[in-house]
Amino acid sequence: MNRGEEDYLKVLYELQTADGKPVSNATLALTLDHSVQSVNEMIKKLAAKNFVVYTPYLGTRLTQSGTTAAVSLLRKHRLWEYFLHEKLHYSWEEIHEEAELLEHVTSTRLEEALFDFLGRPSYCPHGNPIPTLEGLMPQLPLISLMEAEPGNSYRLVRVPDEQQVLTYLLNIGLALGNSMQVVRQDTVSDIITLKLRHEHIAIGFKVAQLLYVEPIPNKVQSTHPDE
Amino acid sequence: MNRGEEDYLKVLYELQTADGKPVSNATLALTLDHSVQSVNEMIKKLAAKNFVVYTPYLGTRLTQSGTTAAVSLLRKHRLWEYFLHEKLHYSWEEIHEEAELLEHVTSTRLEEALFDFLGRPSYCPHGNPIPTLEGLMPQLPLISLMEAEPGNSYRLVRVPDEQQVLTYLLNIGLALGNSMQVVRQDTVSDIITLKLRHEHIAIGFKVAQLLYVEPIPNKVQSTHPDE
DNA sequence: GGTAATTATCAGGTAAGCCTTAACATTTAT
DNA sequence: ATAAATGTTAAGGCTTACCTGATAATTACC
Repeated sequence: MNRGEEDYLKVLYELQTADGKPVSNATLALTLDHSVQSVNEMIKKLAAKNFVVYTPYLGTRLTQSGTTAAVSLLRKHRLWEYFLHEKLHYSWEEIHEEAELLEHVTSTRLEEALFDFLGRPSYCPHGNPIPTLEGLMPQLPLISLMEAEPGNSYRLVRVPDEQQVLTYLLNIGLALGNSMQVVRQDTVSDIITLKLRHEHIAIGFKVAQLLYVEPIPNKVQSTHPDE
Repeated sequence: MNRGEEDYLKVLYELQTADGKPVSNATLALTLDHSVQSVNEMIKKLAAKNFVVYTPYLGTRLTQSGTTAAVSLLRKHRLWEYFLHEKLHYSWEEIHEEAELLEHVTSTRLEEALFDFLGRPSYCPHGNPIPTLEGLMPQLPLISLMEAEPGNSYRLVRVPDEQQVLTYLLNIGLALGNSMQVVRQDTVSDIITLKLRHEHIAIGFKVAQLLYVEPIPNKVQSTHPDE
């Protein structure tokens, strides 16, 4: 498998777990920024190799083997992110791009050795779970910030691995591991107000949906940089 | 620059520093296991990009910019080898192949961070010097095992980064850092006899040429596994 | 149930990086 | 000085992964 094919599998995995439905060539083309024709060709190649099942006018879904490959990539990606952040002191927003390259040249041997070296971590620096070697993806019952109740306190434990959002969070001073209190949720302006380090900050619903938190005892307000 | 071009530069660098002369397309083709025609095309591409100067019937030599690129790759390669060996406990013979892949996806940023993380090492696990960030290649006045004098003792400090040789050394029980005494050099059978851990072992001239040693006080016979 | 919108596919094209075959140029060695 | 050896290059082909434009199949909706 090469870079191109691997990218298809990764995108398929993300889109598929996002809404469970088969992915259309059009969606794939849009996500990968390729023409539909290219997608069509590549999907057929992947289908021939048994990584996906493609049904015209319905969409593509990963087979068992395709899912395994995608999860393996995700695992390698997150292990490298962990390495870059924890060992090389890369910042949060820098790690994604490097990991994107490294994951494609990582053998199973290397993956395992890295995993051990890093102390068998369960979560990448963004708080996303690292799949097990067997390909199982641990799922924590996390609460989206959208579901958090005003008055209660939470710790930010998971953010999406997207450059744009990460930079935004950095700018407003919100970091993984930070504790905050939800002040109010305003459904008119679509804004959630948080109290972070004794200051009020506002977060739009669009971003809030992507942030996951865990509840913490009500009085704790301090910040745990977690680094 | 991509994988293919980078491999050309690396091979050019190795061949060129081996004997200082411009490299013929035929030699390159042999080394890279490509056709001469492919080499011809690629060399022209590299010349157009100013990485090499190519003179028909004379050969190719790296320009300043080509040399810089090649040395940078060598540096990345050796840093990864160091990482794999020291941190992930890969064995001697395993590291080359993985490093070969990793070096091509290593940014300057990553290279520097890795260098610091590893404690700014000067030598890769095979004993080969790691070039500086500025592209300088430290040169130690090492003695080839061929030049070692019978009766004297030496420590093995440098071996070539070649799978075949490494496996051979492993088989005969000779490891980097080992101390040994040169017993005799037989120019009829082209064999050097060493005393290693109280046992005599024989090494052909062909391999002996590739091994570098440093002299140690005469009575020391113990082995320093160095790992 | 027919038409519009969506989705898929056919035909043909490009660039990179490899290939073979065969002709041609230059160097070298006798 | 010339033949043999060596090196170069032109011509044409292949595969991969991308592209555009045009056409066909399917689905959605009024």
